Amino acid sequence: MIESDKMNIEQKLTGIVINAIQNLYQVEVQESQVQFQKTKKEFEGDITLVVFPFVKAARKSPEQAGEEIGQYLQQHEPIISKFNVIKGFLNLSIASSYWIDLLNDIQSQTEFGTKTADENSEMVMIEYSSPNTNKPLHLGHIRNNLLGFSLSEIMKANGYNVVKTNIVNDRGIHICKSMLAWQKYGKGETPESSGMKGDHLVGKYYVVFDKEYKAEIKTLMEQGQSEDDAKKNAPLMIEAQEMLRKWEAGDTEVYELWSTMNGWVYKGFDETYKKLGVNFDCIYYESETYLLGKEKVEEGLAKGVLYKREDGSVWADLTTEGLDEKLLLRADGTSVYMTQDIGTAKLRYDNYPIDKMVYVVGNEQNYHFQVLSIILDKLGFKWGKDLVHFSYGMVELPEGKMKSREGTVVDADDLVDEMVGTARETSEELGKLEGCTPEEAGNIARMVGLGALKYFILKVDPRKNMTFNPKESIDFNGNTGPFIQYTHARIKSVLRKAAEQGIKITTTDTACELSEKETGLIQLIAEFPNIVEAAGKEYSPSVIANYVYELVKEYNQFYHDFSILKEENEAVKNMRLILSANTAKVIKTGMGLLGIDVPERM
RNA sequence: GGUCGGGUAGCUCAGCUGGAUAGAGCAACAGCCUUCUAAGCUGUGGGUCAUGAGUUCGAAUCUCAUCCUGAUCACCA
Repeated sequence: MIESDKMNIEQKLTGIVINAIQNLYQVEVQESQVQFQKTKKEFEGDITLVVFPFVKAARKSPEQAGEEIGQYLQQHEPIISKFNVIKGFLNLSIASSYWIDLLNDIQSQTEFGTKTADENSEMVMIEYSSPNTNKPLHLGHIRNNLLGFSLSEIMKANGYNVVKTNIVNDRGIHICKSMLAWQKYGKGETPESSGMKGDHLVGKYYVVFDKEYKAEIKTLMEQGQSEDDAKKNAPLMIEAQEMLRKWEAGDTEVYELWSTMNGWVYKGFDETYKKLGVNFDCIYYESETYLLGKEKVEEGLAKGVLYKREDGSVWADLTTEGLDEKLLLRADGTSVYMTQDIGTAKLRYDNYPIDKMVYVVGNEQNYHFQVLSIILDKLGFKWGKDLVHFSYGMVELPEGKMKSREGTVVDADDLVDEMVGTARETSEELGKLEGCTPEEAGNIARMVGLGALKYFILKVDPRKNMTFNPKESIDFNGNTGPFIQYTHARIKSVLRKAAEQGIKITTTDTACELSEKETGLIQLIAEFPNIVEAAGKEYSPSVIANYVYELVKEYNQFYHDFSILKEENEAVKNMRLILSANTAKVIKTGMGLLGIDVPERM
């Protein structure tokens, strides 16, 4: 196969058009001036050239110029079979042979739509999830995890060497709160004794702490203290802070309790991650990195990039960048959040030859990452300046924001279970799982339930705040994961039946004339590798999701139209199968980039 | 108040490196076992693309201003 044959139709035509214009009007044409778009449904043709950019050079009306260019292309390029001009738009029809070759080519590719990484590929590290260990994961984490994982898959498909990482916030006052409450009120309860998942158990005591703490505050206020004083003076808070001090001093007893309870939490998290289908190549813990930043800060001081105030605190002056000054070390020498991130960055850089770093973190930290980028750059990290903060919006409920105090937090485990449960019920009601082994049935329910959840979240532009509507997400109609999965399963069923009848679906050189419907569908399929590239640049799973949905819609319509026609000549039948096979391939690839499984049957 | 997002159909969202009459789904209404599997398909109605100006052959898309809305502006993480 010649390289140029694999080229996308737009790229190919761009060169051809540049040539044509130069020959026709003797002017230089920039590639950027050549703009194509898919021909609108109501017009004849496959692809449309916008001729406005050339009318000046041609010194003709848009219609005339379009006509001339069209004539020229049709005469000189066998790939163009027909054309028509409407206003300044030149609609081109592409020869069927081109499409047929393209389908055969796609069919023969085992890794359609992906580039493989090699030793020369850039290495990108993607940080996502970043949980606290004092409570279980919730809906917001789900968005984070799904985005992070999907992003990794997309970048992998774009030929990057991807390292997925997770930074676990396993230390600090919040963990001590859980520990203290467990110690005081837990009566030795363990995940085993209570039958609770470890992260949920620890989360339970975090809530207990909050409740008891509030009671103490109330009492103190009744005794005449101000709210601020009461918050500071509540015995529970004092004890928790004392615990944190002990932890930092390495107190054996506290440290052991901390290890035990974190152990419970990790076991719980692992289960949730597994359920969601996400994973990591390396995990960092803040307890191991929170002290490391100091070294780099000292280095920055020596280099004169940072400065020390009279009280001994260390700052970065970012006023020349239009930002404020930022504290990096407190007067007592202890580190802050920013310092930790510097330390983690250093450790990572020591461990991996990173070219590019991506942080999947909510948009409430936009400022933090803006600052981090500048500071890392000043401190000499080569990827600091170009680090990507993959920022995403909050997930809200139809009733409003999630508030942990008001108990409106949607727990990740509960949600996944509910989705899978609903998928199972619906399947059973519809009799879809008859003839399946219980294992198969369970698998399908899991794929569909998770597919619904994942697709619902990923199809929305990450930057936007989104509303998660549990009811709507388990509605399997419309632009949803299950709808796409269903189409895939149906296609697979067609292909199975064809195979049973011994129909070969690899020969496409029948000289069948393709209708507009068909070429539209092939175009969608052919565009896919470029969509991957585009999404890689924009880091957006939503692009993939909406693209796949478009394809599925088109496919269903195409199939519907053909069924009405009932024209069952061999060429038509064959073309239908070829298109089905290719469509299934694209759906699987696309959904794979979103981390969504597609069942063979459902 | 400063900085950074967002404002597109009743609802949830696409479209944004400027291109043709603004696109889906949900909801509403009307039809369909016509396909491979009705988790489906077809059709109808539904819009001042927040507002106003500018840039040009052309603006939902770019620029500026205004309004609404979210985030952030900690020696919290």
